Amino acid sequence: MNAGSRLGETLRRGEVLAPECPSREILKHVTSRWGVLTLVALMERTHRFSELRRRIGGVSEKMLAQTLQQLEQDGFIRRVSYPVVPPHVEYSLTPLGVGIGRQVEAMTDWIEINLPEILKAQQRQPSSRPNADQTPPAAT
Amino acid sequence: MNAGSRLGETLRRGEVLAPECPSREILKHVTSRWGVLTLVALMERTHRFSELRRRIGGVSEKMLAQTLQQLEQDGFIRRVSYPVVPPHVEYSLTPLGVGIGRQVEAMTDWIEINLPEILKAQQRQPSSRPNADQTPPAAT
DNA sequence: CATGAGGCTTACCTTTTTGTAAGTACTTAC
DNA sequence: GTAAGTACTTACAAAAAGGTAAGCCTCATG
Repeated sequence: MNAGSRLGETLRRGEVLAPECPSREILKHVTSRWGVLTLVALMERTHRFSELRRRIGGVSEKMLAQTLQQLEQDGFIRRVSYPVVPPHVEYSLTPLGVGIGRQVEAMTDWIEINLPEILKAQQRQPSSRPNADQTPPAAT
Repeated sequence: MNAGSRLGETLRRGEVLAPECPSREILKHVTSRWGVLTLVALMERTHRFSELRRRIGGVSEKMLAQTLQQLEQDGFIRRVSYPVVPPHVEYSLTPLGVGIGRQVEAMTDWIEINLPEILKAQQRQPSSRPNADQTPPAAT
């Protein structure tokens, strides 16, 4: 019953390309530096705050907290806090979160798999191009 | 022969989560504010510079040029310049570019399709949470 | 002859993002 | 008694991203 990730014929494509599309905001959260990695980490399993902090290399407490709050606000993440003496808070993906989680993970997986080829392609590029034309003249 | 987007058993997952993983850099280009939209636009068809500028709502010349250069450098975009009198430059995706293009498009499509549900979820969230515990006490 | 199109680059400035360090509160371990 | 773990928040500062406006080159148009 929930919408899958395939295009239905009902989707008018490319609304994201319009400057006022609300998708832009969501996209910003999801594709933010730590948003991507947080979703990937939570695809593995539920984590508590400090576990996530250790799992996601390089993230600061501040940014992790902020990222989690955004994704929770968007309904992607569920936060469960146990009021015990050393605080205990668990973060996990909601069904909606598993949805983009899959997309984001597919993307990062693709990049990891194709890294060698990308690196090769990078080396083929001259890296600077003040004015390099690839092809001979043609009519206007 | 080229690696698809599915996980092979050879992938050690989660290297992106390591701070020094080179994938991080690629990810940054791909998921940048204008990188995503540029890839989506180029999935439709080849565009020239000013067409892209008009297609991608809100992008400035400076940022579009910069984004295109990064993606070209990564081997995702092919730039063909015809040295005719009013300059004519065409941008299109390389086979590698079609690869992440697919992933990125799947992601934006998912967001567009599920936007209504996301918006509903957002409204359910209290939006501020100084200290909201979801569950009763439990033992340490 | 001034203007505009097309594809950029550069300088300069504003906004946003990210990081660092420290603080809070409470309890167990040393 | 003091340090450490847990989950954050806040203030301040540095870095990065983004925007604006102008310039460059050359031909066709009015």
